[in-house]
Amino acid sequence: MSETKGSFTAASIRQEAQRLFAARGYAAVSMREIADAVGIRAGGLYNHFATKQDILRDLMTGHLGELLAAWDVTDPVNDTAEARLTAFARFHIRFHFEKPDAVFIAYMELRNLEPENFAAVEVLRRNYEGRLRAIFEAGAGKFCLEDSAVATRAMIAMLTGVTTWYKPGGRLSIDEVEEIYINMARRSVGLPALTKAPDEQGGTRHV
Amino acid sequence: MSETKGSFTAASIRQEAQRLFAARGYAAVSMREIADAVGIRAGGLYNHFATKQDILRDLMTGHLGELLAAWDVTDPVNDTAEARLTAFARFHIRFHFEKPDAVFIAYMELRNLEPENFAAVEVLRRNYEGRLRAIFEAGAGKFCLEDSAVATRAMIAMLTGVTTWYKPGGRLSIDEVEEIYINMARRSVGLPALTKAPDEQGGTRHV
DNA sequence: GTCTATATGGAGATAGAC
DNA sequence: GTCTATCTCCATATAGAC
Repeated sequence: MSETKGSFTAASIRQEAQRLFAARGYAAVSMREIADAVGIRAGGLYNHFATKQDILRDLMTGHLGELLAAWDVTDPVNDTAEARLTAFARFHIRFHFEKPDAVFIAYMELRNLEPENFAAVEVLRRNYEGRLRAIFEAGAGKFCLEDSAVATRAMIAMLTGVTTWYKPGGRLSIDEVEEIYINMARRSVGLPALTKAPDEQGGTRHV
Repeated sequence: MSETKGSFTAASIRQEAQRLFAARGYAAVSMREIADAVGIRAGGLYNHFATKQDILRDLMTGHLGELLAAWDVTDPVNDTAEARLTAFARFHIRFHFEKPDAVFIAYMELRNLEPENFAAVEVLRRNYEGRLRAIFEAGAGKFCLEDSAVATRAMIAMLTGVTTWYKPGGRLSIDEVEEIYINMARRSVGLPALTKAPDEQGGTRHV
């Protein structure tokens, strides 16, 4: 059966495949490795996913669907465009901190998707981009930018990049890194950095 | 012989491997495919590279070495930090437009490097990051940023991202995209967008 | 330096017992 | 739903003729 969605084993396959794909890449991970991690034999995987490709597609569409849904319930739609932009940047960074494996796969494994699956994933990815672009367009005149489509891609690339280097336990806390990225994102479209409450330390400074 | 550096065949292997690795990924490309693209049999590859891994290492260290060397002859070291930052952003974008395959491999195939090769590549990558960080630190007080190491990574991620979507022949020319990215990079660290000569069109505007 | 031929291993996927 | 066993194919890499 392809994708028996409810079962515990299917969830375990998703989890272990996600971990392995993120660590070493889809093409480099074998079905036997996934099965070993789950604790079954390779043949057993095929009770849940018809092909290895189906696992990848399931992970990517599932992740991007969750990302979109999570933003749509976070977006302060009745607030100012400036506030919505800040909320978007904060949401994007936090989501990426919380689900680094899913995020990594979503942008590293696009080329391993078969054409039909790639098209489906692209729709979701473009929808997410569209959410940010809509904020830029809703705030026309409030931002300083040359092109909303390019600014969208540039900003998402910048924010997503945090996953490639940040590891907990380093010099900076997650909250500190988040603040820095939000301020860079805001400044990149002409907004001032966020100001902090007077009793806090470590606000924006000139170096 | 591992890596007969001067031969025409070795150069052709590098070129075809780079194209194939960029398009479909190191793990998904076979030595037979590379050989076919070069016009020899698979066994003949081993006269030039001892292993498939050696081809990848050669491509990545070669690219990063070129990137560093090219920047070091471009850097206007005696100019202001602001001018050097703008020069860096422009250089980075142009280099990435000109060598998209090499760039793509350099940041997508890190996890397919064996530990020793990964370490060597990381040294080069960190050196390049260090060039930008040094500009931020040389211009202390002129930029508005919270942390030079984080700003370096965020800015490079933003600039590099252009390779993931830009295709010639679209709505915007390379020069237009370059200008937009440079302005976003400048604003992200507190600098004003570049002003254009009065007779030119399409300068920074508010949308 | 390239060829043909091959060694050796592992890949994705399937069949059928339980 | 998982198992064992296996099919078929292709991977990296090597040996030795030319």
